[in-house]
Amino acid sequence: MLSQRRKDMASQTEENYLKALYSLSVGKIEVNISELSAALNVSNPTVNSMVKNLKTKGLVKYEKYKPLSLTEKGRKAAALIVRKHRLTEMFLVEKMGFGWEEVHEIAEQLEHVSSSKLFDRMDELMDFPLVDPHGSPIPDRNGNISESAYEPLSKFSVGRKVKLAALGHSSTEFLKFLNSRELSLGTEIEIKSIEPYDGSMVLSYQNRASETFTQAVCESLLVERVG
Amino acid sequence: MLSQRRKDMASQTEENYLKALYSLSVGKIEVNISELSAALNVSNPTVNSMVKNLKTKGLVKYEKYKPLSLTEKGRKAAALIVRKHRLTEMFLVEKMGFGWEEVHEIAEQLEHVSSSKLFDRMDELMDFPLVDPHGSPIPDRNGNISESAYEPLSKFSVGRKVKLAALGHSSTEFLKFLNSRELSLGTEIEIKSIEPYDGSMVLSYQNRASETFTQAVCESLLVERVG
DNA sequence: AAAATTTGTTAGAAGACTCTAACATATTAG
DNA sequence: CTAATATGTTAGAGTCTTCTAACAAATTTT
Repeated sequence: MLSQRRKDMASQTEENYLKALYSLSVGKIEVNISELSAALNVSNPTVNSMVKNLKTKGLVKYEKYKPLSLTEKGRKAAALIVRKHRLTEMFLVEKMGFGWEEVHEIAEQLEHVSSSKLFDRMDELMDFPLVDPHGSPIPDRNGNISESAYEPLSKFSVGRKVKLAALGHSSTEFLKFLNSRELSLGTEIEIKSIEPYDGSMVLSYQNRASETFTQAVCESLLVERVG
Repeated sequence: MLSQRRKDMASQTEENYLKALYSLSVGKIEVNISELSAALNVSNPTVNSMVKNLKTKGLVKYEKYKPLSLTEKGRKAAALIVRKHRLTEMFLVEKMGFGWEEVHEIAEQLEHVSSSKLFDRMDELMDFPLVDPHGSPIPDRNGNISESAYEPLSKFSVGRKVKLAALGHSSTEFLKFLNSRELSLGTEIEIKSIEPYDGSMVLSYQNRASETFTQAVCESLLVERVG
């Protein structure tokens, strides 16, 4: 028997649009068609027609030539997909021994599994983690999320001691780069100096007395103050 | 970024056709178009065109108006999907606390995840199980499977002591029925009597001194001799 | 063997998701 | 403010998977 989705459910494709829209909406309300096509690697007309479709399903707000945004229903649907994604990532790392740089691709596929029981069970087995392996918060069963108040390392000054709490993005390349510098979540860091010319920072942490990171990298290292 | 399958890989739909064909091929070589449409709950013309497609991909052998069969390539591809399915079922039961009647639906979706690393990791964490929660053998990484030599309980005579080793099929209803009779894999069973009229059997096992099962049920209980 | 039934095939169409080409509107630069 | 650029829309088409209706071949029944 070919297992087919219940027709009141979003297709995998629709779920991917919602999720992308949700990510792009962080920190702002409205999103361009073009931003969405870039994020999904799909043409503008394709997004245009999908957006019309999602509008008829009450998942997005949209008027011709205007930017779009998620409705409350769409926001919740997206948050629940993100929940599945992040619980999966955490489960793969915590319970199955994967590295934080390996889990995104797998979670991209697993997040579309419909059984919420599977994900609630992961949640339970991990004792209800608050964040995923990259420090991003995990939405609860109702799609509510606690926005983290972490700040980019680049905002701090010399002498400041901080703890790495989350990442601004988690591309495989970035994660491998952090692995190569032995930098992981929870690591305490001290800012030794800042190069005024390009904003790069010299940091000290654990076994590493003096590691230099570009400003771009430091903007993606989200930290909290220590001491 | 919309995650798309590599184009040399079978689509989820194609995978479902291969898997169905594989299941229907157990104990015989050739399969009818109609059997396949019934198994997949899809019309004959749909199967017909998909079979042509799978033929061009070298996965099935087929001539107009003749029955079909898997090529070696198709057989292996199918076995690897079955591997993913059965490892997932076992993992859900062994490592995540699901009941054997809950795991089929979830595994139907998970089996299409492309990462073989995920499934090899499950395999490792379970210490390489040979069978799934319903006693069906798990194909190895090369798609090879050890055909089980278990026989249906219905073939044995009064007085015989056997051990429940596997199930002929594992529909949710059947599994719930077995749960209600406290019958699980590994249980030792003695045949107390057989009703000549309808072939139903009275069995004794564990706490149950005398439970009656229809012939149909006994044909789906695969056992090995004990003592 | 002819008739009835079952099984398989072809043709044509529809829905979901995608594209390119061409056109329309909005925004930015001069 | 007009021109240039960026962004958004429409039209038309293609692939994948599915369907129904109509027909063809094979099998079974009588």
